[in-house]
Amino acid sequence: MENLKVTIKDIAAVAGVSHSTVSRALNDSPQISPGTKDKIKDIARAMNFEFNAGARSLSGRKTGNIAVVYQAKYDQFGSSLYVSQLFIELRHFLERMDMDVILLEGYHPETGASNISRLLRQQKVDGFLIVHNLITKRDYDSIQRAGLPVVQLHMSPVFCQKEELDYFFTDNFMGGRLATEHLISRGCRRILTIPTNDFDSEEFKQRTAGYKQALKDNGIQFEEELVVGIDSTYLKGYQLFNSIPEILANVDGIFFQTDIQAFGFLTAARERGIRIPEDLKVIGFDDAPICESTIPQLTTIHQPRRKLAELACNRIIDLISKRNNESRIQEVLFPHIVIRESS
Amino acid sequence: MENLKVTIKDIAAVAGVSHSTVSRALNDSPQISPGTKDKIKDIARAMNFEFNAGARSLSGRKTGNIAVVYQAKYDQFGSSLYVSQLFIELRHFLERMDMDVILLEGYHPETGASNISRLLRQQKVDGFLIVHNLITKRDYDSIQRAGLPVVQLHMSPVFCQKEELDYFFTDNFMGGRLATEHLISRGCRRILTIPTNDFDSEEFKQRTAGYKQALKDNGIQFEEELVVGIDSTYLKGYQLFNSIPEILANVDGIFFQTDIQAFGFLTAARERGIRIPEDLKVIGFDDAPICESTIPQLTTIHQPRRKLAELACNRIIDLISKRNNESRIQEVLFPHIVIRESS
DNA sequence: TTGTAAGCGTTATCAA
DNA sequence: TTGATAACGCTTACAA
Repeated sequence: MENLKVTIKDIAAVAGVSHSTVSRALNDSPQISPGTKDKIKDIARAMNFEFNAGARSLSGRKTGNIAVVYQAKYDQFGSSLYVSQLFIELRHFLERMDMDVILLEGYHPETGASNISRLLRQQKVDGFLIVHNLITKRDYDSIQRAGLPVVQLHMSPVFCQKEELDYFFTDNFMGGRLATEHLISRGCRRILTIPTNDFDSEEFKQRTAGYKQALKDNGIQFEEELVVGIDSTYLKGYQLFNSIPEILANVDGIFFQTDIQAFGFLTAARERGIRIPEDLKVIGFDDAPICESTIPQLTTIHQPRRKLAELACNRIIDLISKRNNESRIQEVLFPHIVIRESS
Repeated sequence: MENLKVTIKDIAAVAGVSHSTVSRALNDSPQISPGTKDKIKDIARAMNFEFNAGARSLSGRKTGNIAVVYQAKYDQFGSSLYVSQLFIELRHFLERMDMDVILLEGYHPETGASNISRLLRQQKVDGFLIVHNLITKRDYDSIQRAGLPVVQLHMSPVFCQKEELDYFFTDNFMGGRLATEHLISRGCRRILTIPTNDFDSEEFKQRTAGYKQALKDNGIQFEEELVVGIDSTYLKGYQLFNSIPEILANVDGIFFQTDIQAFGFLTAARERGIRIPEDLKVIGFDDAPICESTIPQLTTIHQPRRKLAELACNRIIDLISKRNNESRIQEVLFPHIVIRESS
């Protein structure tokens, strides 16, 4: 059984070279001859060698850790659906790049202390992947002063010009527009949209803006009363018939801005004998796994979470390696519609 | 604006002492006089000092990281409900103890390479919190040989005698028994139980065993056909009327072994005009947040996830500090029933 | 192409 | 009670 705690010195001893040669070989330095390099790599593999993370980070190299900073409020059921899917994808790609994920909240829930600042001082991570819209300007500045890369994901920062960051978002405006266009193309003329109350973040405003644009493009008058925010939960969706019966009575399409709301609503509709999509057409947003479980299956806007995660991970790895870091890379990905049965 | 990268030497310079005095003071060594200790701590606070994690781990052996090892299959919607709640609690407690969480799968999904073995070699963590039942004996051994603590949480290990580990589980047998007793006390005599097909782990067998015990205690004959495994999803619960109509017709109570199955079932029942709890009583398991969203609200068995997380975190911190580590601590917590409307 | 040696920030050992 | 100093495992000038 091979030893734990193999060091480059152990390898050096076996290979009959100095430990710096081993270091260079394993780091693929061009200075080392192919012959010795291969020999050393073979020995390292055979001895099941891994670099000591602490030593590596001390001597000015890399920690092999990425901080994924999130907001605790996304831990709720319902809202968590999309974000937790995104995290799965992030880990998937980072693992392939031999990076570990330190997953944490931006700020201590009680003291408010910044975890970003702490990690920076502790020098525990090589970069920050931020899925949080309320990071302070001060923290963004600290990261930059420390020379570490940041990639903003999923949501726009509130306290920082997004132009200053590398970011990857879904085009929520297009998503809202797409959803609404789809309903219109299915013959809807009075379309209700349901943003969320519990998250006041930019993305829902964008979706609503896209909704308005689609109406306008199709010569449909926008009506303020057809925008009704509810919490992003199954139950609120289910109770919609109770909370706004008059509005629902005069509507032929609903664009729910999260799938879970639509899920609750579809159930209530079925119980009331309202036929979906015949009597009323419904579309959601996110393409969470539950969409296929609803009855009828929910038409929705797919957020390109895998692609987003892939881009963000590739980008942060590039930035860590100082590749193409002269300018920011900012992408806003088009979502696409997934047509199922509810429309 | 205070500097990032403050070292103990910087503090030493300001305080007019040696860096080793600073190290001792900040580590609360009893050798340092209260006066200098306070002075040094004040300076450290003022300079916003944090220990360099790499250096610390190189020198002593504290990384300030705990690995939380999980199984990707728990990332699915439905099954994730309970486990992701548990992770939230774990982070909650570990954060309070100034520990960061490295969250990762036990094994590389493609290569099968062990992340545990890698972390051990890299010396990246101070301990392992394992929420995974298929960790190899070899990996448990490696952890032990490395002298690091392991705490097993939520599920029994398959490849390791659980007696060898510190663990904290829910008493699934009692849970199954409690659930069944409750239905019996409500007058049910023909009780169906629904374990899961998609997770073959021990916990469901235990719940079923508890179910049997309760029947026996109450003089009710166990019938094989009243144990019907389905996947742990909303849809499978919903479709139960289609898949086993004859069985359902002759049953007066159902014990679903996950809440999400019950959720789907309740919806289907409502649509069929079956009154819950009048015609049929239903109980779930887990006490996931959705339980309050179901109609009627779901009676369920509450798994003490917060308590479990707290015990596990306290225990691993103790073990890291070499406190009370002569013997294993193993607790199996009683779940309790949460009676809502479905029974 | 490879080796020697300094240095990263901390803890721990030994002296004082 | 405190200070020098070595050591942890690695990277990286600088030398050879």
